[in-house]
Amino acid sequence: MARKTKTRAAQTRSAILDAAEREMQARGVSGASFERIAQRASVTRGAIYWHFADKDALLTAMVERTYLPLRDLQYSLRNELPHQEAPAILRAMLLHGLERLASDAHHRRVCHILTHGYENTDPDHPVAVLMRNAFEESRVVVHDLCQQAADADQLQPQVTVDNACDLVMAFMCGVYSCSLRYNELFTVQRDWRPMVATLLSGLFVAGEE
Amino acid sequence: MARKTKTRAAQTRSAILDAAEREMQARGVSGASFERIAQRASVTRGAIYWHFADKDALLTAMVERTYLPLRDLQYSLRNELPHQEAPAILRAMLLHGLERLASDAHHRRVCHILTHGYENTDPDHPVAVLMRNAFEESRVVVHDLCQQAADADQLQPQVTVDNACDLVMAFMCGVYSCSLRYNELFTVQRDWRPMVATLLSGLFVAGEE
DNA sequence: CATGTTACATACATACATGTATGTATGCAA
DNA sequence: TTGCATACATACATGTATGTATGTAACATG
Repeated sequence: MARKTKTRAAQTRSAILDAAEREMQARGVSGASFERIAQRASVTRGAIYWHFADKDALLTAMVERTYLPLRDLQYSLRNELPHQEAPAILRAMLLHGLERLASDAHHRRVCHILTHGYENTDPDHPVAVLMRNAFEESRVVVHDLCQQAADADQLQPQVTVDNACDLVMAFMCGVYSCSLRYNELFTVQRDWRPMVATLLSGLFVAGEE
Repeated sequence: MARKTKTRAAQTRSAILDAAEREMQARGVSGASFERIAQRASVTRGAIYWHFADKDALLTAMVERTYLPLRDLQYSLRNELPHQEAPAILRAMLLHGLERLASDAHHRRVCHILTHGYENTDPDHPVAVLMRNAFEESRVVVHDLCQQAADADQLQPQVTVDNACDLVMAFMCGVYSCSLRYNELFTVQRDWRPMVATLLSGLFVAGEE
């Protein structure tokens, strides 16, 4: 074979990313060899090295492919619901995140790899930096919303902004962790509204639902 | 060198486990080689292969060394507080788990390895089975307590036993995940009582604290 | 005190995964 | 149509982890 057109090359790149997703989900990041990824994508290792410098670059591209859309949505959601009160916005954000995890197979696969198939050892690793930034940014958004609720006297008594924020973060991280690992015991394909309502009822005074 | 006494051999075994803990925390399970573990323990790879068949056996021994005490405590806690009401027992259990994670460095290291330094790919892997059993057993305990609360009419309206149980499980898993990964952003060394109280106030009607 | 077993150390054989160097056929531009 | 850059495939060189086989010195036992 030889050179294909640019669109064809993009297809190859995409096929490699798809194959890497499945292979890394099956064997973990360190266990997924370029050889098997190449076989899955029906190319050779040469093709992978042409598109990606090494495994780190491949992983980074994988994460960015599914992750960037999420960031957009975080902000657009705040812009689309500007007149809602903070608790309602927070509720919509949580439900949207859970809904995406339940319905977007690509996103679920990448999240599964990052949470249970990736040995996060070096905090300066590009992928670790991506994940940390995502966590920090989400935390800032949640914290802002909790602060807005506090300013509007919508927090339950005894509840601080920091505690409300951390409780929400822990809940979301926990749902990701549990459902991605034990989806039969802790399925993500469910109606999350009751549980989110219960969680938020411990935090905010205004009525939900 | 040569053969030491039995107690001396036990010391060697323990030193290997300690070294493996630190090496795996630093480089991940798959990145930790027997060579570096041996160097850290001031022995050779031969010593490791004498005590453990392979890396799986080493990891399993590491997990069992810190994990078995936890199981004991789950049950002893229920026996020591038999006259308390279910929400109070649940509260004590959560706080005890969080306190242990904050104060027991060995336990924290092993949990860190399992949650962020271990590629959990094969569900039949002995370590994966250990983790799954721990999750299921914890879930059963939490579920029972929620059921007891429901039988005593202590659940908030609209809250089901299953949702209460899963919310608690997600919270705990989330705290483990967040604090083990980002302890500066989400520290585990804090007074957890307010946050646990907030969480449980969304679930149960009786007064806490 | 002679011997078998224990608790390791040493040496080697094997298997992969990685990275790179090189080959090559095709699309495209001049 | 030539020529160059692209998009791969192929081949090789290297490093590194694993497992096993063997050596060996001390301990325990009779």
